[in-house]
Formats: sequence, C-alpha cells, structure tokens
Amino acid sequence: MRLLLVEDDTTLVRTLKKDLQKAGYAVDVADNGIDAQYLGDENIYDIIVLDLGLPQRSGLDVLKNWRTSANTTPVIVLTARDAWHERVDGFKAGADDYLGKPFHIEELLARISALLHRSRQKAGGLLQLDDLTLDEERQILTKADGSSYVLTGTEFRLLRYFLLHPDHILSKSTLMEHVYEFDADKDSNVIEVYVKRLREKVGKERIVTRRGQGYLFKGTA
Amino acid sequence: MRLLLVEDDTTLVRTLKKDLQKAGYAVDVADNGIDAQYLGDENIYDIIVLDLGLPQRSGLDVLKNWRTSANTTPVIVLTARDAWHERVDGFKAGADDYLGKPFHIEELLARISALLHRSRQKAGGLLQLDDLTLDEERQILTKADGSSYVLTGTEFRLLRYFLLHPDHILSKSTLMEHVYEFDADKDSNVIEVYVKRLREKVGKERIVTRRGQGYLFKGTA
DNA sequence: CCGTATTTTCAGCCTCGTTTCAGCTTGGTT
DNA sequence: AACCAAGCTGAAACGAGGCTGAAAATACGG
Repeated sequence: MRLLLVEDDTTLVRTLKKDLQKAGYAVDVADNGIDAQYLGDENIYDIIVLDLGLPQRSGLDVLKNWRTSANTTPVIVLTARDAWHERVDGFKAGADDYLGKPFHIEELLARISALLHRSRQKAGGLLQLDDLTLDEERQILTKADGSSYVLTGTEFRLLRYFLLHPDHILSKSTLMEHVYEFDADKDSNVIEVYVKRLREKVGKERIVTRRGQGYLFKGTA
Repeated sequence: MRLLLVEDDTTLVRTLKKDLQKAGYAVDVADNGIDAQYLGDENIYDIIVLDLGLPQRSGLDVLKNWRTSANTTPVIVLTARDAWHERVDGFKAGADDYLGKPFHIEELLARISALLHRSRQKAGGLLQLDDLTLDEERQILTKADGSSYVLTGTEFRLLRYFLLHPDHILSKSTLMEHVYEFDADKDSNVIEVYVKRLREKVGKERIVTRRGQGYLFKGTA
C-alpha cells in the first residue's frame, strides 16, 4: 500500500510517517501544494492524506485538480477541528473523508483502512464461457468479435442455464423446469423455438441436438 | 434514495427527518435497537444514519450484526463529540463514517452525499453523467447543450437514483422502494408516469425499457 | 382559506415478447 | 428405400406489460 502524505508541519510529518510505516504503508511526503499536485498526478497511490493548509497552493485546489483530471484515488483531508464549513467544501471538492486536527493516530489508521477496504469491493455479475460473455446485470450477451445482443427474459434465462451447465445433456423437460417457475404444459415446443433464437445469437454449432435426449451446449468452441 | 434514521431523541428526529426529506430522501425512522436491527435487515436502504446510544440494543451491536450478515449498506454513525475511542470502535464494527454531535445539518448532508457517491468517486453536490448534471441542492438538471430544468421532488429522487445506478436494470418495484417511504402500493403506474416525464427532460433514448424486467438508464450516451 | 403546483389515478391504445401452429427437414429403424 | 418420430422454422395470434393524455386528488405557499 503506497500512501502520499501531504503536510507541511515537519514535526508532525516525522511522527506520522513513522506511525504509518509501522502500520505497513509505503509513505511518500509532499510539504507543499506544487509537489503534492505533481506526485498525486502520478496516480500510483492507494490513498492520500491531505492537509488543507499548505504553502504555494491550497490543498482544496490541488484536490479539485486531481478530481477534474479523473484521478479517483481515495483522499482523507485534514482540517482544523470544528471548521465544519471547510469540511463541507472538502467533500464538495471530492474528498472521501476528513479528520479534524488534532487527532489520535489510531483514528487516522482506522479511517485509512476503512477507505481502502471500501474501494476494494467491486462487482462481478459476468458469466463467461470461451468467447461468450453474459452480463447478468444488463442481460446482454457479448461475443469476442465485439457483437452484442440484448436478450429477452426467456432467452436470458435459457442461456444462463446453458452457460452454467456446459457439456451436459439437458433434456427439454429439464430446461422447461429451470426456465419457467412452474413446469407448464408438456405439450409445447417453446424450448425448441428459443433454442433456435439462441442459436442465431451464440452460433449454430454451439448448441448440439441429441435427438431423443436433449441439447448440449458446447464449452470448448 | 431510501434512508434509515436510527435515533431515539424524538425532537431531534423531527427536525432531522424534515431536513432529510427536503433534501430528497425517503426517510424511515427507528427509535430503538430492535426495530433498527429488523429494518436494516430488509437491506433496502441506500444509507443508514445510526446513533450509538439506543434503548434496548446498543447501536454498535446492531451494526455488527448487520455486517456479519453481509449487509454492506453504508452507515454513518452519530457519536458524542470527542469520544474518539467510540469512533474507532465504530469503524471496527464496520461504520463507513461518523459525525460528532452536535452537528450542522449541512455537514450531515455532505457526508451522506459523499458516501452515496463514493462508488462513483465524484465530487459531492453535483451528480454528473456524460452530458447531464444534477445539482443536488437546487434540484436542477442541466444539460450540456445549456438547457436546464427545475425538477419536482419525485422527478428529482427518481433521476438521482438513476444517475447513481446507471447501466443497471432497475425494476419498477425497486424504484418504488427507493423513491418512496414505507408504503408499497402494489398496483400503480406512478413510476411509468415519472419515467415518461423524465424522458421528456433527459432525452427519450436515455432511459431504455426492458419489458418485463424494468428500466435501464444508459451511462454511455 | 384559496389558488397553484404536484402527485396519483385511470382508461384506452400500442408494443413486443411469448406461444402456438402448420408445414418442412432430419435421422434412425426396419 | 420407406416410414415415422423428433426436431426445425417462419409466420401469425395472443396477451401481458408499457405508454400516454387528461382528469381527479392531494399537498403546499401565502
């Protein structure tokens, strides 16, 4: 974890840096706005601790510049205690958190770890098989060649079931059961119809018919 | 945005609730730990404001329970000012932020907005997506072409939810839950009506209907 | 309390995903 | 090769779900 500490009070920096290093962070320090701007632009930090009162360029400006250049590194702002308007400004400028001075090092560490934890969580929701990618969130099928299709509800449910059970023979009645909530009348060829529609999208060869037994979705293209 | 306010001081609740509603949040209130636990478990809130000093069950316990049951709803904890150990405990229990009492409503609003935006890593106050900019304080929508619209309360809440969840299929019932408080009038087409009104403002193509599943607000115009 | 803005309801219309169906093709069996 | 069952396919019918304009109900500011 690489951390940028932007602070001009040299005695504070000395103790802070030591504590942060002890907690396992690689710490770089900037003691003025210009350096901070430059270092932050590198975009290599996992987190930035930023004091607002800086020589040469205000911390708020630095932060705004980072944000407008699409730098999304989590930033904790240090402010004077009880300067609540400063904090509101900080949030508007894109800060992720702030801490009023003076503070206890434990509190800073807790906030840093909370922020890091926070930015680490991301979404999945992609079902992939060879050249096929099914976006479960959007119900969109994308192929490696770049083409993509918006699926209807039934198409989506059927394809998802195929993707989750590749290389298995799936009978029409099995598919019925899994695509529909309650197995509907057995005398219908809906599955056949939807298999045809899927074939048009995933490629005809992809779904093999096993006459009398069911279908097989090939996993190895 | 649906918000759960957990606070037992009834006079504070009254003013807070009003302010939060004015800012466009659908506010549910719990005034004790048991109710809070139960409501939070519903997992439908976009954000929770939690006072630690509660009758019946400590706020810290409630929070821990939520977290161990994999509920990741952002939580802002309210603590007595300068009780920094309480705050560190709060972070360890899984709080995302805290605020010392007494506080200014603007600061709470700024923190809520920051937390809601955090996944998008945007500066607070303005919610932006491509050519659309939503001023959260004035509830005004501005487009890149210079046109701007004053939104009504419901329009604003719906649009904000869309902007915070672009490219996701949002069902009508989901939208219902997040735009309105408790009630859940099952058969009503209010959402359809407001989608129509929003479409007139953001552009018809922007909101795609996925028949049978919901709506999708396109992020890449 | 009145006038205005906003929200909600409602009914008719339209759209498009689903299902059906009839005719055709394929493959296995004798 | 002839036959038949199983599967394929295009088009059409159906109907749930979505859209819309206006009116009715409700909230709000003065």
